[in-house]
Amino acid sequence: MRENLKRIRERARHENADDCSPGLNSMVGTKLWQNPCWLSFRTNFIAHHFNQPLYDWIQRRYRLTAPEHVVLYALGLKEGITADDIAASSARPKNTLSRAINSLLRKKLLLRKQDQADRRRLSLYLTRSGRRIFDDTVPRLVAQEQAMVAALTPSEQQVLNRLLTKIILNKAQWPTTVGKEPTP
Amino acid sequence: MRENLKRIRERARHENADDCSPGLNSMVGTKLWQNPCWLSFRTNFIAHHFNQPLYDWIQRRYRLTAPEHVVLYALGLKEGITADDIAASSARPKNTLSRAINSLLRKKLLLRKQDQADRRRLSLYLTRSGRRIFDDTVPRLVAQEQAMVAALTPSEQQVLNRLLTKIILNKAQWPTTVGKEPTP
DNA sequence: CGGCATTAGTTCCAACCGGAACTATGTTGA
DNA sequence: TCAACATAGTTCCGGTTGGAACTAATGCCG
Repeated sequence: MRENLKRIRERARHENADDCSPGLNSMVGTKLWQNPCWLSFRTNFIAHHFNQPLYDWIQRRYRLTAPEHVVLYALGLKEGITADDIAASSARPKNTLSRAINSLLRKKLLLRKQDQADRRRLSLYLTRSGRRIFDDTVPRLVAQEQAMVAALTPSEQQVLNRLLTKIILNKAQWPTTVGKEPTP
Repeated sequence: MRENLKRIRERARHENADDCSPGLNSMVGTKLWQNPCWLSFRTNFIAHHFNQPLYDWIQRRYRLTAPEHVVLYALGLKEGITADDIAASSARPKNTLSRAINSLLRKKLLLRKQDQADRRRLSLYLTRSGRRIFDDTVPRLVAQEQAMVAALTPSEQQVLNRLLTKIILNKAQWPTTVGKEPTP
């Protein structure tokens, strides 16, 4: 409760040595202000601090692994998609998703139907209980995210959304390999 | 080279079914436009597509694992920090960083010095060859990031930077657990 | 048609990861 | 002064991961 002065100073030495907010380790300040890769640090940091507590909670509450939740969430947004669609829109390789899908099938949270036009494709659908979990989680996730963007006004949030979207829509122009000199 | 019509239509069916840009799988469109968690999708997507090619390249070029590069990069920005500082500012748990640090020590890319004031702390420093790798990688990483934000004007980039920073500086107010009802 | 290239999804397996427990050092407060 | 607690870093070890190779179905083009 009551912290003595020495302790406070000690903490300050590590958390607040540079010019950064209370509760942040000073290295965070360095990565914010002395870092030429400003975007990648910020997106990684925010994404991680969203994902970490989220997947902990999903694991405790529903006994679902992170990739399992990725699949469930994608299907909650749009049914009838395939494993490849999920892979293209998420950060997981397709073998990891294959395992997650098969695990969810065993748990009866998913259904799978072969596409008649292309029998390689297996379209995925949520079962009633799969849908129930999705419906139950979404408000929590939204609340979590809302709490994280609370520092911004609604119009700032709109601007942020628009700028990030613009970057993603330009994905076709992104380089796919690092370190290649641009061909002259 | 020349794609026939059927192929193009087929691809369009999967990549462009919704209202999204060419080269993007339609599920990306869904996650952009039909997704109540707009921020977490966008930050995760951008962070992943930055990290993935980057760590592939680091691995091929320098035989460093991702956590090893995290350590090296942090020290490139600020020497004399400890493993805990890196943990607080990165997405890795401290045992993973401990291993990475010990591996970098064996490779003679790091030095470690015990803090005399608090002998639990081990301050870290780059060796000359560690510094050389950092100096060599930074321009590539910056170029990679620049290519990804190229869709934005310089002033849009400034705004984006400012808004993301504002979110991170508010970290003290973020919830640390999901699913807790706010106490009334 | 029929072979070569491509694509959706699965399997294999060595390496890696990270939660939990542990060691060593430092701090607090009675 | 010292028992209890806190903190920096390491170790242990079982489960997960993801690159690479594989199978099956399709598309391409002579």
